[in-house]
Order: sequence, then structure tokens, then C-alpha cells
Amino acid sequence: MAEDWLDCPALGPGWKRREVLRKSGVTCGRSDTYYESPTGDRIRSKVELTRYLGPACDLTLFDFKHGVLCYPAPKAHVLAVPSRKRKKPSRPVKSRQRQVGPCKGDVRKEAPGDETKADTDAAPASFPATGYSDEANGGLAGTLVEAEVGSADMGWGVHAPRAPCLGPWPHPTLCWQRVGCGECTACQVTEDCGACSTCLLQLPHDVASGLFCKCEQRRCLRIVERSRGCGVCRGCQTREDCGCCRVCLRPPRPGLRRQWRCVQRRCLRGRHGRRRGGCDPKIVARRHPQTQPLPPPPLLQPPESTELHPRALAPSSPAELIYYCVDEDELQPYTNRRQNRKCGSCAACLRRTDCGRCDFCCDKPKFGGSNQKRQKCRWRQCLQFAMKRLLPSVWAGSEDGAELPSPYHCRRKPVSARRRQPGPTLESPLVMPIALPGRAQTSMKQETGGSFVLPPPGTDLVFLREGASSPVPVPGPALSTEAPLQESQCPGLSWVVAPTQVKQEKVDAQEDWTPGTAIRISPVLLPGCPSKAINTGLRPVKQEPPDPEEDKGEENRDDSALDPAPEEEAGGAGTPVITEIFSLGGTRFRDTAIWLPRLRKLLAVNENEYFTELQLKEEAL
DNA sequence: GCCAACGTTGGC
DNA sequence: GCCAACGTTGGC
Repeated sequence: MAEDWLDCPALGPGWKRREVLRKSGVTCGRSDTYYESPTGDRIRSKVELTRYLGPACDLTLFDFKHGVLCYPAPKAHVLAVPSRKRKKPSRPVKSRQRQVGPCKGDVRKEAPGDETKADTDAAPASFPATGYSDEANGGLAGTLVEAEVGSADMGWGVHAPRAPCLGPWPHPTLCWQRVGCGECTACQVTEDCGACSTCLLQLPHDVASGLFCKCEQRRCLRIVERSRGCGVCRGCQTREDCGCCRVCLRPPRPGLRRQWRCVQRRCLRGRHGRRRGGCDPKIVARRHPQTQPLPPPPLLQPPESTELHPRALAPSSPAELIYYCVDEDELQPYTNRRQNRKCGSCAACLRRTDCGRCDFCCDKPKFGGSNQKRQKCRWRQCLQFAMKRLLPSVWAGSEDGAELPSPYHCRRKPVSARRRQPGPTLESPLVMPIALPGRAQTSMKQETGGSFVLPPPGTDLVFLREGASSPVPVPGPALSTEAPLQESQCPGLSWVVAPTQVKQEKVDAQEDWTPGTAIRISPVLLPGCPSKAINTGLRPVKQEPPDPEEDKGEENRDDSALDPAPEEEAGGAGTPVITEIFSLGGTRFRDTAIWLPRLRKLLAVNENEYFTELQLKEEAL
């Protein structure tokens, strides 16, 4: 990050201030103000500044945003000085070759009487992504500033519009007028053909739903190419519209054929998979709600055709219609990349409270930390994400798992090189590998000093339980009869409940947990099942802290058999155990088809809630 | 290669 | 405005 710190005399000698303009994302264009104390401490907010300076320092009159003291004077004079500062780019235009120019903030800053507003905060997330103004429209109104046009990393400009561009039209590079790689022949075409269905049907005027269309002759070939489906995934192989998704239910417009692909028929690997390493589980789940079998083909929806895109480039494409009719669903994976680490459904993701004890919590300011690590509570870090890191090949074995988003779309290291060394800062403490007695323990590296490693052959995954100190195998048959575990071949895993191995919790958490609280079932080895400890007598225990939202999905449970541990009662240590055996990927094992029916049979009594989940998983496969 | 540090961005 | 935390970088 460029260090363009400016002196901030309002705070005194040695204080520096800088303003950083957000370059991308839904808050693109927004600016953040940071301060640096004479001692080098970084301050991010007024609250932090107040905390830093202490209660004796009254910051009531201090305008944090602009770094000046705001005396109770007429508005117009308050920020006269800093307004010049604000015009300065917050940082060198290091990676951005294009300048926003008169767009947005600069214009707004000039507006009289606007000084007291967070005027650089011009990109509210809720800004409607409508108003694409193609030059065919010649439109000024509602032109939109694009976050990163033509970014090679982000997919050739497939970004949500961010903010209204108030500068003069046209903006040659920064508006949605030009979306694409800018290099292909289609991108070189400067005029609409006037003959394609888009031109004829005046689709560019379709801005009501935040969508836009473009002359077919000008559609970026690279994006169109990408918009094709893989042809393999379930989405591509689904031939019938579901008739019930929001696309199918979208009211048809008079004279126009529907242009958006049924959600159920969208490629699960396409945009998400090929670029990000796989489908977002949330997207998969959303597109394929397993509780709903594919509905019969809709009677009112004519078969989709590629007529809208007459180029021979994608004659058989199942998804070519999607591209230039991008909706929020399609944009989401790009604009919300930071969500990739949440499955949203595992117990860790559902957990609402920080443990307050792990190293990451201790680092949080609210727990008195220095905010250096800035990581999510270890007990809230997604289990699915952890599994993807720990058992990449297991995930790769399933259709969507094979393309699950890379934990890191990191430029520095390929996923293959990184995923076998998951760092402690990224893994959930709920999942870690250990070796079982009698197993080969070659190169086994238990969590020492915080490193979780992929289980080598002969080891098993362990579910850790918050608040204890050493792994405790679940009573019951071990996996001795199973073939030697080859993570890459047959993930025959025994699931063991183990206490937490979180670094800083080793010492102080022992008394918080006893093996008896970890699991109250008698696991059995299921024939054909990859040695999962399954309770056949009692319902599986999902030891989560009481949470109203979670309770919604567990209303029909018999809680009499589940006495949450005291720490859970207190909202301290909710720990997913058995439930997560499945949500973590049990049904993704390659021999699912063999053992799952048996499992279902064994669990036929009092396992309704499991059935639901298993069925969901099975459907997903 | 690991991981602490922190710039950055999403969301409330 | 503020906080949470994601994603990247650089030191080791």
C-alpha cells in the first residue's frame, strides 16, 4: 500500500493522516481515512482514536473524516481547508491506468453545501445497478462507473456497476458503455449492428431489473466463451426449466422471449468453477434445493433458443444467453469474493458469537486485543472451508466439489501447493487430522504451535471440541478393518471427537470439557460406510449453543436427549460434532452410493433430521 | 513454506 | 461511521 501519509496538524505534531479510496467491490469509490500516531500506531476510526487518546481528549469537534477540527461555525467554513486535501488522490494511482476523472466524488466535492456529508462515500451498496447506458441509447442518465473495466483478474469487466457517474458523457473507459476484454474482434466493433435481436428488440432499454443487453455483434468473445456451460455438471445437463425459480417465474415481457437461463440450468462450473476453482456451495445449494425435486418442465416456457446470439461462436451453448443479460446472481461471485470462505450452513458459520478466548478473539479490540491478526474467531471459521483445505481430493471427488472455490485464488502459490499446508490462521479448530492407534503415523504432524496439516495416509480426521486439551477418540469400532487410508483414493475416515487444539486454549480450557460432553452416542461401524461413528440409538448431537435461528431448523427434535454442556448453555462453546460429519463432506465421499443407503436404513428411527440433511446431500450429488 | 501483519472491503 | 474479517504481502 502506498504510504501517502499527510501531516495532520489538527491532532498535533507527528500525527499523520491518509485517505484511501476503495478501488473495487460494492463500495468502490468510498474512501477510508486512517491516522498514524507519532508512535506509529494506526487508527482506523474515531472510536479507535478516542480509545487511543484516552477519555481526557475530547474529539467532539474533530472531524475524523477530514482531519480537522470542526468548530461550531457556519458549515461552509468548517471544512474549507480539508476539502483541498480530499481532492488529492488518497494514494498513487499505482495499478489503475485509468483515472476516474470527473466522475463521482470529485464532482460531488465541488457541490456547495455538501461538505458535511461523507461526500467521498458515493457508492452505497444499495445503489441500484440499473441504468446501463449504451451508446446506442446515447444516454447520459444513469451511466455507471465500473469498478475495474477489463480487469484480467476479475473477468473482463463483468462487474456490477457501482456508482453513478456524474461526469460528462461519454467516459471512454470507466462506464458500462464498454464491457469486455477490449481486445477481441467483437470488442473492436464500435457500432451496433442494428439487425440482431437485441438491437431490434431494443433490449438495451431493459434496465428495470438491473440488467443490460448489448448488440450481439459487440459482445466480448471471451465473455461469451466463458458463458458457455461445461456441459457436464448438473446444471448443464438439466434440460428442462424448473418453472419455479425466479427466472422462470419472471413475468414475460410482451413480444420478448425470456433471456435468462433457468437457475437450475445454469452451469455450476462455468463462471464460478473455471475461474474460482469450483462452484460456490451456497450457489449450488441455492440452485439445487435438494428438498425440491426437479419440477416438471414448465408448460408456458418455450424451449430456450440461442437465437438471441446468432454468432456461430456458441451454437450449442446452454448458457450463452446469460452473459449480456447478467443479473445479480451472476455478478455475485465476483463482487462478493470475500464470501467464499463461508458455506453459511455449517455449525461454525451458524455460530453467532465469538468464543472470546481463541487467539483471534483475543486479538480483537472488543476483547482487548490489538487488532493485528484481524481474523474471525476460530470457532466461527467455516468447517466446509476447513474441509476443503484438509481433504482437497475428497472435495474434488464430487461434481461440485471438484470445482469448489479455491480457498485462495492467490497469485503467489497454486492451490495445489498451498492446500496441503493450511495455516492455523485459516482453519477451523473443529477439524483437524490425527492418527489413530495402530495406524501408520508417518510424518504425522499434530497441531503443535498451531499448525493443522492434511492427514497423511493412515490418519483420520478429528473433530475437535472447544474447551479441552487433547484429542479423544470416539468410543466404538475403529477403522482397523478398513483399507489403509489413502486420502487421494479412498477417504475412509474415522471420525473422532477431540478437544480443541486452539493454540491459546490449550492451557485454560481443559476444565471446560470432558469427553462425556463431546458425544453421547455409541458410534458403530457401518458396513460399507467409511467408518463413520454413527449413533444408532440416540439422535445425533449437534452441540450448538442455543440459537434462535438454529432452533428453527431443529424444531422437531427431541431435546430431552440433548443436554447441552454447561459452556454451551452459557453460549460459550457450541461445538458441532456428529452433525458435521455429514455436513463436512461425508456424503461427498466417493463411495457414497454404497454406504449411504445403508446408513439411511440404520438411522431409520429417530433420525429424521439426519435424513433431511442426508437427502439434501444425496440430491446434491 | 509459514504466518504475522495489515491493507482492504463488506456489511451493519 | 464503524467494525469484522478477508485476502495479500513480506519477513522469517
